Amino acid sequence: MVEGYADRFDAVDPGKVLEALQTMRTASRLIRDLEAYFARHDLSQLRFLVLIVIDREPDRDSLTVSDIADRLDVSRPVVTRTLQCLEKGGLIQISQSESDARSRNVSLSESGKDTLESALPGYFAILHSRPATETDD
Amino acid sequence: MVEGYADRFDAVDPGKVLEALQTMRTASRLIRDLEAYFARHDLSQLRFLVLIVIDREPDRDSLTVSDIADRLDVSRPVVTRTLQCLEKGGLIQISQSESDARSRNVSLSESGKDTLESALPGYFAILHSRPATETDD
DNA sequence: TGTAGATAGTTATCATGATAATCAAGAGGC
DNA sequence: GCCTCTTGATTATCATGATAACTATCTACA
Repeated sequence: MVEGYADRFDAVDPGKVLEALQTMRTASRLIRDLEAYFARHDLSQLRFLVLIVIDREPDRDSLTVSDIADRLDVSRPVVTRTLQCLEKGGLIQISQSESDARSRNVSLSESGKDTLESALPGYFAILHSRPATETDD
Repeated sequence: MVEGYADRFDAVDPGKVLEALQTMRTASRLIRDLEAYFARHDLSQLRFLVLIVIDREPDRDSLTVSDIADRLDVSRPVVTRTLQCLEKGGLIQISQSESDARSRNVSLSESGKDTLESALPGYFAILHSRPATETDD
């Protein structure tokens, strides 16, 4: 289908266009698979990634809301909402910063660490099984 | 960061995991660029793709709601909502099928064809400029 | 010291994907 | 012909991303 259009635009290389479309399709399937996997663990991709970045932070066992937003490249409101969900589920603990009354420290609870550990192997398995060059279903 | 975890799981090849993560990141940036581009044309990616699949359909100049949903692999309710938006904007025309009273035929208006033509070159340019192997910002 | 501006976080709202439930109409078996 | 099952489409609702606007607090500097 691409070629029908591409013929009309000199600068278009159908191969590159198809490659880009393929990338989007592969990624979309990866994301769908991951969301389905996380749903079975009472998680979502973002909730899982929040647990990861806190767990992986060197030298500290907590991060602020802004830290998390920066590391995951999502907006702060989304982080706020996600943290509310994780806190309700008992996976994280939130405490006031002592040095800055505006700031909050987010750390993993034992339950959060357990949940992360149990979800990790499957997460890697899914990433592992879907190379970028896959030619789709 | 991946390696710190990958060390603990025998079956994990960090290279493949990073490749998958890279695919998702590249795709996510492509999608962001495309949405920004379409927003400047008073479109969204899905609205644009709806125009494309109608335009590219061989032998017919209209598609049903289900046809569009199948070709674009999105749910029917999303197509319904998107068509309502496109119809309000005058880019498509919707008529009742003569053979099946449940079914509706969606075709492009002149304005829809013009909009599609004007958005196509930039669309290909963006796909063209983002190979799947890009190493990100 | 007190006021302006920057920063941390939240709330409100919107866009866009999904699924479940519903409605209307076609299709088949009896 | 009529009841049931399927199918096309829509509505209602939810999840998850975004931005804009707001509150509270901190920082700088006159």
